[in-house]
Amino acid sequence: MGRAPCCSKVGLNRGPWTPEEDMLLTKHIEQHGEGNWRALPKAAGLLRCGKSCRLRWVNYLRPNVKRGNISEDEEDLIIMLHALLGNRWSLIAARMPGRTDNEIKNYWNTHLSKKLASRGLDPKTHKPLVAKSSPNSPTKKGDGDSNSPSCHSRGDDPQEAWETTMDLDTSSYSTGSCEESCDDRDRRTECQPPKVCARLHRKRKMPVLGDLAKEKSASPVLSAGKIGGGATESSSLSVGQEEEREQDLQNTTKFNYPSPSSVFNLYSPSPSPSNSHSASASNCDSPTTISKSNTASSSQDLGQAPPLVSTSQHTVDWNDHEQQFQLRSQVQMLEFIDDFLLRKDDVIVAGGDLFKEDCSGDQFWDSLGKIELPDCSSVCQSDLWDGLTEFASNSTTQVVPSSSSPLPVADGILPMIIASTSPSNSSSSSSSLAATQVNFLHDELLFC
DNA sequence: AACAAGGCCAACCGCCTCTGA
DNA sequence: CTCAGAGGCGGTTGGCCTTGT
Repeated sequence: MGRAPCCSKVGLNRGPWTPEEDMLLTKHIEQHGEGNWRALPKAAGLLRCGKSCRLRWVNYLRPNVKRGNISEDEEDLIIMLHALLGNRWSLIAARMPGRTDNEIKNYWNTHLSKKLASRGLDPKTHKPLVAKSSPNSPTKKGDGDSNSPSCHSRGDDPQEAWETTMDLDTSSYSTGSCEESCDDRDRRTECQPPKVCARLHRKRKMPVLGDLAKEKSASPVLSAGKIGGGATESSSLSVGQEEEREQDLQNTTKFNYPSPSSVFNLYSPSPSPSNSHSASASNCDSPTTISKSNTASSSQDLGQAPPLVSTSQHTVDWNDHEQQFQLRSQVQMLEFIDDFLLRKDDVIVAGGDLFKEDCSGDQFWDSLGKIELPDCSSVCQSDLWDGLTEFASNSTTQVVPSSSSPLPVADGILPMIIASTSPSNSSSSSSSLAATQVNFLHDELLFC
């Protein structure tokens, strides 16, 4: 706390960037790449703070940055992702190729929050504005407004966030009841907060997958606390909490997402001429080995999640609660795998026992030989499959569907084997098979 | 035409986590 | 284990632009 600014402000330019500065920065990064922002200004001959350079590059100068003209589909996606993720603009931006967190944040604050308000929804909570007087609404001591569940300060206890979201009344999101689907035990469990394998957090404290999943599953309205906020695990709820949770689970399934097309089409990158593999891969009945395309992944260069695609063949009746629920699961699954791919280092840590090479990041993924995904017959799995396929198309990875998992497939568990075989062209000297099993047990994501 | 008010958005600020020494 | 640096994030600011009077 109270740390000095990243650089002395004395003698540094501030305010809008000039074309000359832009040119210097772009030229320097083109020659030397990103990174070492503190040293960059001096090296590039800029009288700017390193952070300022980074921001200018990330938000404006970086290639492939789309500016303006946010479509209605993108608006829908932002709204949905905001409902899922809260004010985590960077996470939202990571799922919208070409868009920056700053732009999305600005767009939200200037357009979408008003749009939601005009629909009678609280932009922070996505709750109906008139529902405040509901007996179930959070009327904790003092002003409830400033303690809106979705805007608690960063670093709050996730458990508290979870408990807070319990109170949300999302019933008016529903166009109808879905109690039948909620009565289904398996489905209901999907809404429950996940347990997280502690092993994942051996190195990083960030309970990334778990908390994100917990928050996602807790409610369509997410707390806006930072991911790496605090304690990782506590699945022991009091009786009252259990009841509240049960209520929330039911409410959760009533949430209406934007139309599938608007959501999932946007997961895919803009139509690329040579992306035909995704369509074929979506057909799980005809397992196909996806060839390595080995195209440079610009999205990874940008630090974004590999864009996920979905099957355009899926026709989902938006008024069908059953399908809505599946879609919700899809979103969660996609989020899971998305985050899984994003947290490459975590995977290495989690699989440290298995992957013995002292390599990290891209090296690890370069060494991935193939991904096996058994039984991708359901909608959720096939979208998961598509995500993996898309990922594979941007890396030197083969994706091979397999109906014969070497691991037991229990009811409700979708095991995914991420097997690492060192390809011949890898710098890794290891040729041993390293495998990490990722079990999707409802909302539980376990690295075993 | 002039001014005020509000909107928009690039840039800044402060805090956080991660990482390596 | 501690500490400091680096990078990253979300909230906020302030100047420019547009619209209304």
